[in-house]
Amino acid sequence: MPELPEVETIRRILRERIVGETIQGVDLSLPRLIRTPSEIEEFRQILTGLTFQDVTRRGKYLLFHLSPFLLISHLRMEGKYSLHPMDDPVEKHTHLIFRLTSGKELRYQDVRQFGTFDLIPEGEIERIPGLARLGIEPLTPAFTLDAFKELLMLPSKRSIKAFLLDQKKVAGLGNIYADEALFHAGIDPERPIRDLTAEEIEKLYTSIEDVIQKGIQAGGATVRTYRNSDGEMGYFQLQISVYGREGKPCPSCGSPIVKKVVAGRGTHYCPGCQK
DNA sequence: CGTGTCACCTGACAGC
DNA sequence: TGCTGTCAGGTGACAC
Repeated sequence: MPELPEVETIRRILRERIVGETIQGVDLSLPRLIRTPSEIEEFRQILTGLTFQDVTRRGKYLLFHLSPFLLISHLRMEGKYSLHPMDDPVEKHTHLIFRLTSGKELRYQDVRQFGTFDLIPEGEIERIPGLARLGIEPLTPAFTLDAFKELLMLPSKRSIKAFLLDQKKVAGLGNIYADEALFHAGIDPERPIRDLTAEEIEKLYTSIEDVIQKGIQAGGATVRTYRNSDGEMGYFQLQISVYGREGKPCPSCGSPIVKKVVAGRGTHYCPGCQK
C-alpha cells in the first residue's frame, strides 16, 4: 500500500504524537511479523521501558528511534498504524500493540500480514539489507539531476519502469508513483533505459520530484493509515492521472488508458502521450 | 548483472 | 447466495 509519500505522512503524524512516550508493554499476536530478533521474548523485553526519541523514514521504511535501539517497520502492502486510548475496542487485523505509559496504545494492523519489524541496536543497520542498500532518497540534497543521470547512464535494456521500482536505485517509489511519474514525463514504461535521451531523463527527474512532493502535500495518495478518536486522518485523494484508470480517458489527450504487465507489475499508461 | 515466477496472506470483486 | 478465479500500492528467494 504505502509508498514514500504515505510513509512520510504516517511518520509526521506519529512523530508528533509519540515522541516522549515510553513503552510499558508489548502485545504481539502474530510473531511472524518480527524478523529480528529471532526470539520473540527478546523483542518484548528489549522494548519494554524504552522511550520514543524520534520517528524518521528512509525510503518506505519507518524508523522508530528508541535509544539505544532502532525499531524498523516496513508496512509492505497493507500495514497501518493507529493511536487509541487503551479501552478502545481492538480492531480486526491488529497484530501488535505498544502500550504506552500515558495510557494510549500504538496499534499496528495488517490485513495481509506482510509487514515486517526489525529491532536492532542503533548503528547496526547493515544487518537489514533492504534498508542498508537503499538508493538515493528523493527530496534530499543527494537527489540531484546529475546523480539521477548517473544511475541511468548504463547501456542497459532494463525497462525504465523496472528501474524506478528498484529500491536500490531511487528509494521510495512504488507502483502508483512510478506510473504517475512516467506519465508526467511522457515516457513509455517499457522503454529501455539506454534509449532515454538527456531531455527525457531530466523530465523524469522533475516528474518524480513533483509526484512525490504532491503526494506528501496531499497527505498520501490513498492511505487510510491513521486514526484516532477524532475520526479519520491522512485520507486524501491525490490527483491520479493513470494508475487504476484502465479504459478511462487520459486527462491530457483523452485516449483510453492502457494497462499491461511491465516488470511483473500492473502498469498503467497513455499510449498517446507516452512514447 | 538482469528477468520472470512464486511465495507470503486476506479480502474485494467479477463472472457464473 | 455462494462458488471460483483474479487481482492488489512490496519484497525476497529462486531458477535461468
